[in-house]
Amino acid sequence: MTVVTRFAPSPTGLLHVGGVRTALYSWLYARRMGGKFILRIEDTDRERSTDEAVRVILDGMAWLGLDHDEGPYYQTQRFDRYREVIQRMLAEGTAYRCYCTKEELEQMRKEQLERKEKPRYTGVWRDRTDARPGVEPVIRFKNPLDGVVVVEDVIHGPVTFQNAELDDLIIARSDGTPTYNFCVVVDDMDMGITHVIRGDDHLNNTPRQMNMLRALGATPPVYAHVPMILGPDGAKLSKRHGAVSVLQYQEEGFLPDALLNYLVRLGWSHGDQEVFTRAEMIAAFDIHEVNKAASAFNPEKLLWLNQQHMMRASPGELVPHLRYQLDRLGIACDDDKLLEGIILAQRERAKTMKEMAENSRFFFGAEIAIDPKAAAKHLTPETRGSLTEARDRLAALADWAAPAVHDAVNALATEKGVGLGKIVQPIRVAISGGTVSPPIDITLALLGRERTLARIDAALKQIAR
RNA sequence: GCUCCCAUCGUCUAGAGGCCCAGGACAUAGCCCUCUCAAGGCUGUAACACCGGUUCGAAUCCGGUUGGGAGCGCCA
Repeated sequence: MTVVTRFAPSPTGLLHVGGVRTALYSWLYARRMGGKFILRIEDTDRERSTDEAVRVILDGMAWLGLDHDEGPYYQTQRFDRYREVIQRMLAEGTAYRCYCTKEELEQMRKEQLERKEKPRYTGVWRDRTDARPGVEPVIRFKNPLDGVVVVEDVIHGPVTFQNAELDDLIIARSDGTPTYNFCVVVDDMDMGITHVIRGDDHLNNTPRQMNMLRALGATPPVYAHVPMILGPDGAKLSKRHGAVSVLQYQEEGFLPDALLNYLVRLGWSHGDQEVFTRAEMIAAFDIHEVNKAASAFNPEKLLWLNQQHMMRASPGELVPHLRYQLDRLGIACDDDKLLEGIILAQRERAKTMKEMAENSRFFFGAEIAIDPKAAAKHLTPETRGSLTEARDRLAALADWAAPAVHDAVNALATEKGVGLGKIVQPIRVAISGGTVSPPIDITLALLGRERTLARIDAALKQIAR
């Protein structure tokens, strides 16, 4: 039997890292097993579903490279099918009409709560066949009254529920539209889902879904309920930290592989390995090894991993990412070779591609703004002499490349009997505007002769004033 | 309230009865390297929630306590 998994988000909120991780686990398992991965949008709640949320799901999955083999399916396009199944269940007696009003149900709940009971539908219409004029009925599933249903969960092991704890849930509203738990059941059945991998907030829904599946003559799939992701403070994930749209991670300069790598390690491990390529993840991941406990989202480790991926990727792979970030800063550059050089020079001093772009602004444009504090320290009458000398030696270089620059500044420092820093820092401030940059030889090589000399001249002029 | 789930360093985790006075990673502190900042290397601080059992022996098995979480909608 080939494995079929699915990711079934509802577009009522923006796709965040919690959703992405369950998507990742489903995707990884399908890829690992050579199976199929289906994307399904659970948009039956038309009130709260938004086009924006659907867009984030589609764009986010595409950005992450979590490609689906089927879909996206939309539940709102399958209403005819749901109606058909409901008619069948009514005919077979596994579902029935309930004419209770919302007010009556509300009252029932209130009284049960007062008696410190678990609020649930008592089943008053379960065996009635009459109707109540003036009330549009809902359709309820006829859940077994006794016995148990055991969820053989891949992550949690067997979890037993008493049928007596379960009430008859509504599968169609009084306006005829089907509800979530029912649609999931029909879809999972119709789409041949073999493994349902989802958040463990759904564990409590599972026995009902299994009962419905069995009532329809289907065999329940294998379930894997993965733990939730908490915020850095250990509390529920909120907008404050990780519960932002996945696309925001793109804007912040994270690499898709790094985010995926971070997420796969949250709740799962493979020996002492921390850094995984996509291929390594697919080869090593096993849903059976996922932990049971919730885990807190740690932005610092994500940052570290992102840099690890930046340092391990080939520069060419990162060019589009750097270009995207430069674009956002209003800098256009079509020189791939230059961008690759910048990536090589900058990647061990930036945690994100956004940070890399920001740190690299001085490579572009004619003029730069010099940080007053840096100038006060390094562009002074005292450094003026050596800076002038350095300028002249650089100007005289026949070959404008890192080794030549390196030799020139080293020679000057040796001759003057000073540390290299004394020569290099003024140059660095002059050409970058600040005290921090990649090694000076590499930086100047990338910057080019014209810009370097022009900026040093400008700095010298500033000292003169 | 009821039902279900969960519990190792601050965080992510290793650990499936002796290999553990608990290992790795992030973070953090110190040192080294060094033209700045990083990256890198080395060293350190730091955890089995608690109480009972079972056993020659428990982080590992069992029970309870405590603490977290989820569900209990004509939401998904």
